[in-house]
Amino acid sequence: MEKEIETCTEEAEHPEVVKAVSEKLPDIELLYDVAELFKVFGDSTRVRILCALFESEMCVCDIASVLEMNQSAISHQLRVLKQARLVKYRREGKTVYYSLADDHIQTIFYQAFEHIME
Amino acid sequence: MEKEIETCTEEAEHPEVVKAVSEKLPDIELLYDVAELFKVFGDSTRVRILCALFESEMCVCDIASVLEMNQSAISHQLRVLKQARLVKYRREGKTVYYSLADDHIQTIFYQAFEHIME
DNA sequence: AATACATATGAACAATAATTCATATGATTA
DNA sequence: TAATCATATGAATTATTGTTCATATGTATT
Repeated sequence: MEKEIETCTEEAEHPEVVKAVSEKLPDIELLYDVAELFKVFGDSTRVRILCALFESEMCVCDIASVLEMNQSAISHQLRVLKQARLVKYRREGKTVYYSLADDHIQTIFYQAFEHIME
Repeated sequence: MEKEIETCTEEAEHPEVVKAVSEKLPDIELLYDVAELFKVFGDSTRVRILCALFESEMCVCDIASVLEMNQSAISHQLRVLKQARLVKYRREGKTVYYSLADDHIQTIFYQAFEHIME
């Protein structure tokens, strides 16, 4: 135990590979945003909400009813989905109706379904 | 304040919508798995590892070098990716080379890129 | 204006997870 | 077999996040 252990950490084993990959790797900002988007998809409550909205627009109350969860929990998650611009909403009197913001979402989900099923 | 506040929670506003959506909603197990998959994608370190592997197979040490993170952190995350069957590996002497387990991953990522860019 | 109802939100709590540190494992070479 | 190196892993720490509870907001109705 006379010396600290040096790991390979900062030393690449194949510098040419490291260089090539580093150059091709997308901007770290973009990759961060990608992770953020997937993070939003990475909760089963939100996944269930989005899948419910694949079928039709719904008010908060009905979503809660479908998922058998309380209104507050749904409202909080809708807020997250709203901030990620995955859902949009319209107000009609006391009721607020939510729907999907765009079609990419379904495409991404179907790819995920396929990945899981195979 | 004589009575507890009753929210709409268990009472649907549009029972027919709730019924129709409930019936069409995919199995909760599947949706849970979808969320689990996205959860794995929902971390920027893992996203960066996967994107690096889009370019070529790499050893742990080189991945750490590209991401400028220490070997232990990368190793832990590769474990997560391995468990999710998103990467595979082969051993060659002391070195372990990781690569993508299948092509769905790139497709899902490109959809996500598109969603973000628009 | 007061009440009722759908939805939103702040605070608190519990659970999960990412990174670091120290060390173990497994393979190579002297 | 002892030393070295790449990788793996357990424990500890810190940060993040989902849900609940209580309450606020906004709209409609009486």
